[in-house]
Amino acid sequence: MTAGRVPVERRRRRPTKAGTVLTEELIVDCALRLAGEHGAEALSVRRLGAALGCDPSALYRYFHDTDDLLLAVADRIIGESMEGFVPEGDWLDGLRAMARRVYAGYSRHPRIAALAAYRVTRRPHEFRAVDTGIGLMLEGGFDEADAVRNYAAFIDTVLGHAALDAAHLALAPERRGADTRAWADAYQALPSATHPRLAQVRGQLPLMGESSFETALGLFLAALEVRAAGAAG
Amino acid sequence: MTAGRVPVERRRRRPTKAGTVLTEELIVDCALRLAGEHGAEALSVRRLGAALGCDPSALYRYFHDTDDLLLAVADRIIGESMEGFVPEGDWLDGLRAMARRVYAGYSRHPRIAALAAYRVTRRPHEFRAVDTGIGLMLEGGFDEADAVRNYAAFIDTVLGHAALDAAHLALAPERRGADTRAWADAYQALPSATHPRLAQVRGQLPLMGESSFETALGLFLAALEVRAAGAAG
DNA sequence: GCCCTTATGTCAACACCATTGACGCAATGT
DNA sequence: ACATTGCGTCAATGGTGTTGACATAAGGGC
Repeated sequence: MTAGRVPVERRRRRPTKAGTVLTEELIVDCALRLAGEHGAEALSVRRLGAALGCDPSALYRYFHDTDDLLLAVADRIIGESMEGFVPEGDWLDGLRAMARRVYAGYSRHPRIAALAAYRVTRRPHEFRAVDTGIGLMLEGGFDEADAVRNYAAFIDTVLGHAALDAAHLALAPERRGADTRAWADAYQALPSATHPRLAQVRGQLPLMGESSFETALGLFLAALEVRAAGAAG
Repeated sequence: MTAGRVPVERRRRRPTKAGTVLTEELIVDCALRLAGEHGAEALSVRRLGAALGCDPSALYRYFHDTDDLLLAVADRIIGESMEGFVPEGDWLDGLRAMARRVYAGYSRHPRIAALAAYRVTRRPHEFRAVDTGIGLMLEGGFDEADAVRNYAAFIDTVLGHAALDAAHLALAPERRGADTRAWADAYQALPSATHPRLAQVRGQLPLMGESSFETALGLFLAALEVRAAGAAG
């Protein structure tokens, strides 16, 4: 009935045919579990309905459409990642810890992350995380505009790497293997006549198959430290 | 017939019902055009077949499956991006120019980029680009392992931002608007009691809606310059 | 110039998918 | 006890990728 998500307090709770009582929370739980166990392709309205023991169309009483559901799941992941986070040490340590938490959180749910990492959830857990992150930038001594700009660059870098690595993890095993092996196979085979630099570093190419998140994070934060010193001094 | 992509030189060329003669190249062209004109959701085997004037299943004679086709399209984008690229200035200028080219290339095809930016195409244009990029790192004075590691971090950062921004551009207009407005609406409305840092920088929040690519790129390259000086000295 | 082989375009079918409108049960407030 | 209505269910629509069997025409050998 295209009514979409019911905003106000829900009153009538009728158990489904299978006996469970649906909740926005329960649905998000189930979606997360389902996507984790069997691929992201298992995350369809139909399978979700089957797993919950209800008719697929029942979900439309709780979420406007699948995108809406996806955002709810993404916000849950942000919440999990940042739960109990209290920055320790200086602002750089705080940012580093936050980056690792967010990255790890999305890595724990690669199938979802690949779809949702780049979205703005506009939901409570995200609000809290952005508040925390911008707070750390302000601690670093940046003015308000730079704090926001730097936070945007920071979180986009983290999310970009998270999405990249998650997408790789989320590939079907056969495909993931092919992508990883590419660096040891296809790239090894290129002749030095046409690809001299590749041939030169041939022995190191398997490094391309590993995550570059920590390298990129280290570089980013080092640059931020320099810039903060400049802003203060 | 599940034969998949025909590897060797194709001999018999039979025109389709509509008279066109299919080619791997022609199909990639058409896919790129189709995804550009009407959303990425328009990029389906059936629509592609319709646009080419052939039966949808004919495409399976040229590509093993849609993922295979996607990689071919992605490689074409890389080729377009790097076409005629000759690094000018020092290695940092070269990396900056390369980053901007790749970012722009994917931005020109956001619907594809959102799907393909994180894949390894294992195809000629990608080989060439990686060879070029690692060459620039070697010019910077890094040893072979660091050159590969830094190139991985570099290209992943660029691709991550490209995918992030592309995914945003690729959203349905109504959804994109909602995501962008979030920073000016939902985030503005949060009370300073619960979200003090957000309230403090309230005026600057719309900056979050803009791309952070240039900021992140600047920071990344600045850090790389410092590290290169350390490696040399 | 014919025939044989085979590459490749076409057809039909399968098993999925998201979404919607009508329907009706049952839980709730009176 | 009743009326209201939230919400779970059903059925249907129009999309998707992929496959196997089939038919046809192109090209090579003679």
